[in-house]
Amino acid sequence: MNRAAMSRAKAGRPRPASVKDVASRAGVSVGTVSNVLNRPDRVSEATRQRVEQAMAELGFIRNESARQLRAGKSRSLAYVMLDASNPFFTDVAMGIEDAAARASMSTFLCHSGGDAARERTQLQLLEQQRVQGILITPVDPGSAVIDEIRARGTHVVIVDRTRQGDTICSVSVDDELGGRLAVEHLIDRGHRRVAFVGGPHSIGQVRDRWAGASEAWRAAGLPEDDLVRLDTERLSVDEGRVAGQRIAGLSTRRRPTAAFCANDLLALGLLQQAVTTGRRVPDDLAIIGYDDIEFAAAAAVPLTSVRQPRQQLGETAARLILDETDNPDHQHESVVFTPELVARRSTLG
Amino acid sequence: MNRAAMSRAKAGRPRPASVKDVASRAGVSVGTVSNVLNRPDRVSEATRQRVEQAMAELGFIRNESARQLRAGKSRSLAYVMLDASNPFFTDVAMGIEDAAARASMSTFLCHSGGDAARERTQLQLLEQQRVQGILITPVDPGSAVIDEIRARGTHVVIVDRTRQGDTICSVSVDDELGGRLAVEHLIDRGHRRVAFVGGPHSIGQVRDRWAGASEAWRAAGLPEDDLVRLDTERLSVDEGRVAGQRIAGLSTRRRPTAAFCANDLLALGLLQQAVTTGRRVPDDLAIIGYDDIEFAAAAAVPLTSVRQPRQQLGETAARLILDETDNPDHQHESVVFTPELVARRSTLG
DNA sequence: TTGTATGCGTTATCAA
DNA sequence: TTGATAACGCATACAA
Repeated sequence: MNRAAMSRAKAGRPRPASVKDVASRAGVSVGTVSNVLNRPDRVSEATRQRVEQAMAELGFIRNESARQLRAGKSRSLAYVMLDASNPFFTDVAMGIEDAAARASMSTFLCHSGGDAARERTQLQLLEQQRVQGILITPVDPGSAVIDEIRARGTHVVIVDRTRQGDTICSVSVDDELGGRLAVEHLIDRGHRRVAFVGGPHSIGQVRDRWAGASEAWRAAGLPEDDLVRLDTERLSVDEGRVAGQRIAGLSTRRRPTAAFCANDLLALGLLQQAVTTGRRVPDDLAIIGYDDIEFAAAAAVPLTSVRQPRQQLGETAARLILDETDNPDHQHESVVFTPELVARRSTLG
Repeated sequence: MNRAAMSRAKAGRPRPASVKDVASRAGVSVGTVSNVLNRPDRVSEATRQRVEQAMAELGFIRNESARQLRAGKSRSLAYVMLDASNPFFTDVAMGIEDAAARASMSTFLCHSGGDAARERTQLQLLEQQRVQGILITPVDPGSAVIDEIRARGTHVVIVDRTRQGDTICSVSVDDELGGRLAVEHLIDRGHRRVAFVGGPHSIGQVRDRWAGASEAWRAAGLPEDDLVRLDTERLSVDEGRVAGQRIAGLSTRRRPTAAFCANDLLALGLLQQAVTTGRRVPDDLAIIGYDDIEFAAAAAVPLTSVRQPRQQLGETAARLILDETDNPDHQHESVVFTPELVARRSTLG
């Protein structure tokens, strides 16, 4: 029983074939095997075939750790998602993965679940992996951890969030514009008393959408008090239901005729609460969401929503980080996409 | 200008500090630094502190590739998702990640999107990373690639699918039972003409749910023709809408009073199509889905669905693969969970 | 308690 | 065209 077989019997896991094994089987040196892998042109046809045959027979698989150790850097990116259960982020992730794959980079997907401690752990792991770059939708875009990582040499691009200054690449969507579009649409449809449902306002997104909303409201010359801010604890379906109850509890005089929700999850919760308590959407309450996730269009009353170019967001983020790693003259860029209103029955009737 | 600074100026990326750098800064040998990291008890308090200080000052981050190369194996798992846009799979993924993190393993998330070629690429990448184990919801559970990977020494656990024989670990849910539960529920509610919406039937899941459905139908002594099979191209919201149109197009005599959909996406699409064309759910058409994703409960008419223990599925899969890697006496196990009917308004009225 | 030396698998340099 | 060898960063066996 040879050494490999012994270790197999003991550990139950055969030691994978290395270039050395391939070399000895093909009767060549390791350098030649490496050349077959990396510069096949430098190798004669005959030896190349022998080496390739040996690789096939042994089931040779390149050891990425060793390559990476030797190269001093990896060939992989990572995306740290804020919330994997929100289809918005999975779409962004797919955009990133596609673009990375085209550049023959592999992508690690992680998610923080909005938990700063977990985020830190994930980032630490990724740094240990020496990933080329980290794409992240951070719990707190201002966090110092991000700068520390960059100071240690790992490139970072912020996704769907922004940061003051031009010291870091980011891709985001103009949330103020999105908020404006939503509220202008409601005003156009004749609504003069509107609720803004969203929170916590510590989230930049929520703040910006609210800012856009109130700006549109002011610009239309409507009384400030008639744009009612309903704060939520999270951007979830549950909280949307709660908001629905709160709206229902308002006196007829104070009750809004339309609600603009800071994301689609809230809107779906609100929609459900409204419909199941017998209110008609949009006649009794018009609803507009944000993100235009697939389920927005799939709702019983298809949801008007503000669409963000999700896939494109991901692709651009990947492009930016690849430029940052490859291009010595890289300039940091903050790409801001333009959202688009998708009007459906929940506001059109 | 020293070497590190030069490379920094040229590449824009500082070379990360290594154990050697830490050692020289702390005035000790690399062995001691390594001991501080791995067996701190063997090191005197004073030197330990000096080393730790040096690490902090240099921003030392362990190089996982080097550790892995040395150790001969990695400390990471991977889950290859079939469809990242289906909340069911993201929930499974979170279960896996949690369990892995508890065992201080990191998890790579990938997704094949149902594309066999892409799946192969992902698996190749993961093999190159020498991950300890691969959890996968395969495009084709019978595929030989899986066996090849295992033959080369990487452990594999199949998630939410099964395979003949006991040669591989798997976790799944009893889909036949799920199908039975759904149809029994509809029969209990008085339905005597029911549609089964799902496809393609090349998916084991779909087959099993259909099998359970027809078994329940037969067991109730109902005429075979009155359980109508409506095949779909995919398990998507779109296809659910199409199915809705097909149901609406049937003559009153042949039209089912209830539909059992092979997953919630189909059910949501069907629900929407029904509601927007003025049919009442469940009075005109009762609907039951499968998976009980969050959006099932959030639908305008909350959806009755067959719930699968998603998180638990993931946790168990992680447990199995950890056992397979750690325990020399590991026995392959096929864990089958029991689904549960969650009755809501879409069938109760 | 600490230091020295070796090897993991790969790639690149240099010599043959 | 091919072969021998050093180096990447870390962990360990062994020596001091």
